[in-house]
Formats: sequence, C-alpha cells, structure tokens
Amino acid sequence: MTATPGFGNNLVYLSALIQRRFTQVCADHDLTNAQAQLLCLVKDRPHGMSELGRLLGLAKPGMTGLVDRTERRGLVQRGSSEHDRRACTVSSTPLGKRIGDALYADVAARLPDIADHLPPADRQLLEELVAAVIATTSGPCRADDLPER
Amino acid sequence: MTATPGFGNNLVYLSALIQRRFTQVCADHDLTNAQAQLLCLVKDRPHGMSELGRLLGLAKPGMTGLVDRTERRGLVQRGSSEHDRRACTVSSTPLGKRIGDALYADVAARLPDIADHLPPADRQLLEELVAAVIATTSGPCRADDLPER
DNA sequence: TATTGTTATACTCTATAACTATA
DNA sequence: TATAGTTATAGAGTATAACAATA
Repeated sequence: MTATPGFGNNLVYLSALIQRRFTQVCADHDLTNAQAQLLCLVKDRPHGMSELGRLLGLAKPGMTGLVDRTERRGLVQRGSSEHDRRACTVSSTPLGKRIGDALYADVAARLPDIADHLPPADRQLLEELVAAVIATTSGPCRADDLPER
Repeated sequence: MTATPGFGNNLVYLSALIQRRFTQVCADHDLTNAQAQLLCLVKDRPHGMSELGRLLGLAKPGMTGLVDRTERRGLVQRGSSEHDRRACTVSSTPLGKRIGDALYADVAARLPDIADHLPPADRQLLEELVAAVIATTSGPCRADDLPER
C-alpha cells in the first residue's frame, strides 16, 4: 500500500521528464539514447555481448543491431574473446571514449536541472534517496527477469 | 553544483528502471509505451492532436502515426472539432477506456515496486519528493522547448 | 545438446520535408 | 500568411524465429 496517491503514475511521469532531458543531452553529442548508454558502458572497459544485452535489457538481435550501428559510426569495435571463439567483446574506439566521457560529464552537469525547483534540503534528500533506490535494486536486466505481478 | 556525486547519471539509471517496469506493465495489457500514454491522456476526456503532441513530446507526423496505429486497434477514435474544421479531437472508445483504466490501476499497483527495498520512512519521503518535482516542473513538452545547455 | 552471436523479418517509434485544407 | 493535420520517406529500436559456429 502506498500513502501518496498516484505514486506509481508519478514515477512514470518523472521517468518521461528524465528521459526527455537525457535525449536532449544525447542529441547535443549526436548520439541516440541507446548508443549513448552503450558507449557509457564500454568506454572504460570492454564487455561481452551477452553481458551488455543483460545490462541494457536487449535480446541478442537487438544487441547485434545496436553494436552494428555504433560500430559503423566508429565509436565502438568488436574484438574476439580470449577463451571462447564464439564470443566477442565490445570496446570503445579512442573517438568513442572521448565522446562517451564528454556525454557522461554533460549528463552529470545538466540532468540535475529537473530538481532545480526543489528547496536545497529537499533536493539533497532526493539525491540520497535516488542513490538508495539504485543501490538496493538489482541492476537493469531483461524484462523477463523482473518479478511477475 | 550537486552534492551527491553521480546524481545526474543516477537519474538516467533510475529512469531506465522505471521505464523497464512500465514497459512490462504495458505489455501485460498488450500496449506499447506510446499507445499506453496516449490512452491514459484521452481515456477521460478528448484532446486535440496538437495538445497531445505537446504533452507527449511528439511532432505532428509522430502524432498522426501513433493515433493511426492506436485507432486501427480500436482503442481511440478521431472526431471533428466544433470550431475549426482543420482540427480533430482524439477520444477513447469504450474498449480503450476499459483498457486505459485497467492499465492506470496496474501502474499504480506495480510501479512502486522499485522502491520496495527502502525503509518505510524513506519511501514515504521519496513519494513526496517525486510529487514535488513533478508539481514544480512544467509538464512534458517538445525537446525544443527545454532550456539549452 | 546447449550457447554465442548473426541473419531475416516485421512492426513501432521518431524525425524532416513537402503537401492539403482551412483560418 | 499562418496553422492543423497528413503523406512520404528514412533510420533507429525491439521482438521472434531460424540459423551457423563453437562449447
């Protein structure tokens, strides 16, 4: 039971606000949301395709397409795995690393805008609570892995 | 300046969590995210196309396509405006109203899951802060309307 | 046999440009 | 001329099914 009426729907609304702001920041770096999130994941170290699919909530064909498009733009590259010749890793190119770092910094600078109208104390609380929700929630995963109703 | 390091990127991460949970709830009602949001807007009263585009952050051709697809499924219908023969209104069909109401209730019931791991007092605070952010933020709008960097 | 990733296919979503009809 | 909405076109994202190569 939730005390605040409409909390669930408020979350969806809040998510739309964040998403729209994020899309705008991505566009300023000439990135789509999906390519931006991929880049942020691989900019510091390579990841396997399956791992990325799990983190991004994408099935295998979705990952293939996303990496295809991002690789075509010269931002990431596929490499072969050490121990499994079926697998491949995705890492950032120098250009991708630069753009990924710039995007990450810009997100940190501009996304907090959405809480600008809160009093400082409330905003501080919100920052802590958001961090707590993220910390206590198992990371993004396939929709299939989330609990049923 | 933000006190909590990574607040901006935490917001993007939180948004992804919410979005994924919402997509799952929509899918259980056989709706896409965009169709679900359209339905929730028109289920109680008709809206004009331009107004919907502004609320959903969609340009005119995007609205035409979304309403086309949703109308094809029998969930909404176009009507003609009283005073302007260029304009049209979008309202829900009885089926669309039923599905929209059910979706809305299900979102209210299931989205709060993401805060389940918070202590009750923190969760209550989060509910209030989310409501405050939404209340103080001008509603969803075209990305063009958001402040530049 | 099971798993990794790709290909094929289809549909939704979103953007821009050009257009029609009305104001 | 300006506005409401549509059509045309294109690319991105996401899903399922079938497949190839490797484990």
